[in-house]
Amino acid sequence: MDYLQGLNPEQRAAVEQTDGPVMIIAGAGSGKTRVITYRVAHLIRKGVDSFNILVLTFTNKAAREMRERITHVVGPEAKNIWMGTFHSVFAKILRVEAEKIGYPSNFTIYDTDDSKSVLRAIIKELNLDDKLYAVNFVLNRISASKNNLISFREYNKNEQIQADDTATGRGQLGKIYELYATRCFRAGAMDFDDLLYKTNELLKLHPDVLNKYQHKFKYLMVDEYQDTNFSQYLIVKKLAAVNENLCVVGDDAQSIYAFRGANIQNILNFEKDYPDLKVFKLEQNYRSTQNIVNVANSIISNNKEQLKKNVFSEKEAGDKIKIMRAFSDNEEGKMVAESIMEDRSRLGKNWNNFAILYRTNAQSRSMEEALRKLGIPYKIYGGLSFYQRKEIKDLISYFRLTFNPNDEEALKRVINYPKRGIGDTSVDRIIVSADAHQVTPWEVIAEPAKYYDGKPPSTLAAFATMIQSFQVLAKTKSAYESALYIAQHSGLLKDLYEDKSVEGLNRYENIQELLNGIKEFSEREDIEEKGLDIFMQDIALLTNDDKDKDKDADTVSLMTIHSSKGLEFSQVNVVGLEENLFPSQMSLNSRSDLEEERRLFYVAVTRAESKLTISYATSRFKFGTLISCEPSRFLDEIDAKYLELDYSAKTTTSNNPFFDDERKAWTGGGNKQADAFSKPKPATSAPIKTTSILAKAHVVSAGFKPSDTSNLQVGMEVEHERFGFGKVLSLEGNKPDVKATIFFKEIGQKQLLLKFAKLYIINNIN
DNA sequence: GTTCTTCCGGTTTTT
DNA sequence: CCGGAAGAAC
Repeated sequence: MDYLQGLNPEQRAAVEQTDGPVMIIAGAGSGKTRVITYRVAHLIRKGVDSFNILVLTFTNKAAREMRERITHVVGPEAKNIWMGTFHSVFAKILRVEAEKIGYPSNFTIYDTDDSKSVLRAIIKELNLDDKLYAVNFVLNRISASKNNLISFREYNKNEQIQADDTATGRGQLGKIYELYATRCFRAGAMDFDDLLYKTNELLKLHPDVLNKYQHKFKYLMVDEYQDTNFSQYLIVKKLAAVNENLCVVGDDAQSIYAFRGANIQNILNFEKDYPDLKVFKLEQNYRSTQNIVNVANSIISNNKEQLKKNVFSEKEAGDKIKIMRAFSDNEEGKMVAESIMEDRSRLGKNWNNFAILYRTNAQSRSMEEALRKLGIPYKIYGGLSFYQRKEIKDLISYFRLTFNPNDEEALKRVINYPKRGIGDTSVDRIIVSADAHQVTPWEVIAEPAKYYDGKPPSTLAAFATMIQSFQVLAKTKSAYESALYIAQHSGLLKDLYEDKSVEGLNRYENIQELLNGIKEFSEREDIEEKGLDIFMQDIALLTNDDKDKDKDADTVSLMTIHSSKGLEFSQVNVVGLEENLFPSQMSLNSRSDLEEERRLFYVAVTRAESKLTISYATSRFKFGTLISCEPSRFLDEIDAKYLELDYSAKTTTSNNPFFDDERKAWTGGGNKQADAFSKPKPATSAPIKTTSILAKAHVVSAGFKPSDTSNLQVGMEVEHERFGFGKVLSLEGNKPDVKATIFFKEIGQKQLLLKFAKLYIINNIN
């Protein structure tokens, strides 16, 4: 039990409390992973059968790393532990039990793109306004319902929900939900939320199944418990109900997935569910300097909702936190890249000691460019996953169709790619026929004589024969042989090969890479079954870094803050600390959303071990237009005694032809950057009433009424009900159809037809 | 049915 | 700025 020696008393107590309900509140950098690792090792050393342990993690990567570390302590025994993400573990169980709830065991997992595509089709069929029923909104709504275990039947029965939907003019949401659910079911497909929802259904409807897994998983551990949703909470609760050997680990201050349905109450209320619960708090941060920990604490103290804890560091005070201001996003990239360059040679560090963290993936571009210019090696994590690329999804769709021909999304994707003369009209007729006969589109294609209304085109039979030949082949051949055959005989490989453009070449290479991956899988010796169906089983659950080989490469890491959770770096740059970016514009409506953003900032800051640099730009490109930016409110919240301001960048000469001057006009005369992050203060006696910069939508000035715009001229300043204040850049077109190009302060350039636009003319420059 | 053009709208964050 | 969708032309 030598491994217990390296733990502090609290950590050790948590490790040794193996039985009964346990909650470990683990502050950032407090050795959480160590504790989980050793706790599992300790269970095994105490004689618990490794087959009886289930560990649920948040990412595949976390599971993999933990298994490695446990292997170091207990040896090959570690192989037998059930360890993985909620989604992958329960997908595995669902494949075994699928028939019990009416699914085939080779059900498809729809990714978000598939889900959206299904919804788009439904919204179109129902002839609904796709603005009111925006796909993202609808999907979120359905997702939230599933995560709270509300079926479409309950959704439609619930008076409160129906009243809410009707009130916002979205009375058809329930209908969409119903069609979506039935259509996925018909296609033998589950979306991400279904993997949890259907697990709940399975455990509820089949007590024998529940009983089986309750006795299998005698010990349960859940990492990142603060990020679980109701659906996940209930699965855990049910599985643990017999033995109650449940240990959850988390940090309420690092809950950053509420947008995905995570319920921070799960951790805050844990005590109510298990009154004899043992709680351990890990408060000593072993990762960061005191300055960094203090800054993190001062940030999080602005949140109301939190468990009490006192995170502290006994390391040296360390450098102060540097704040850098740039006048543009490109300048910000340059400053960050140069400071990394300098620190590296000054401190003799490797590139992989550095990380750049941002709020949105789009911010990576300016960072990349700057790093490239200086020849700094870097690697971007996240972003568009390999498996989301068009060509990869195309080929995988053929695979999906081979094992589950009812997979409608896969069918629609490849039925006419490469071109084989089955166009939209044919596909529409197939779907109409399928609906009319209550069969799936595939059944129509496979037996057109029976179901197709009218004379089926000969191309259909050829397609059906092709897919059937894939099915026959895949039954006997290895994953690689099948995959290669399908890639060739579907015509996909040839189609890509013939495209000699740069992107075409790239796509071809990506296909080769996928095939290589499958080849490696086929040659693995540690698994019995090597069919393509097995390879396919959890491919929808893989993300980019799950297939990364050269993770040890010496490069600077670029990633979103979300994907940085759980990682640590010696030197960290957090970039883009601007209002409407961080905190995100979407978060400004409610206190709880804003608090989540603040926790996100807390996560970002606590990634740093010894040096933390925070930066913001005063202007930035968004959708190709330059917009002006305010420093983030979060900067104001940090106690200034921990900060060091670096405003060495050239002053704020933006590239915008007129914005800087205008800002002064709008704010009633430029206040001279007096304090650290001076925001243009709303003018008190300025000629124009300014809107709150922090408000999401433009707040109209009192007594707003549109002016007669027939004499509108270039250069005039105007106010628009939704777009706010702007300046007329140009006018074109003739009398009733005059179109004005206006630069709006908050949203950038916009073209408006004067006969529709309601504009108030603020000043007439003539 | 295919291909070319234009227009629109979108950015949180991820399993 | 970029990609997808819708519409027009072939």
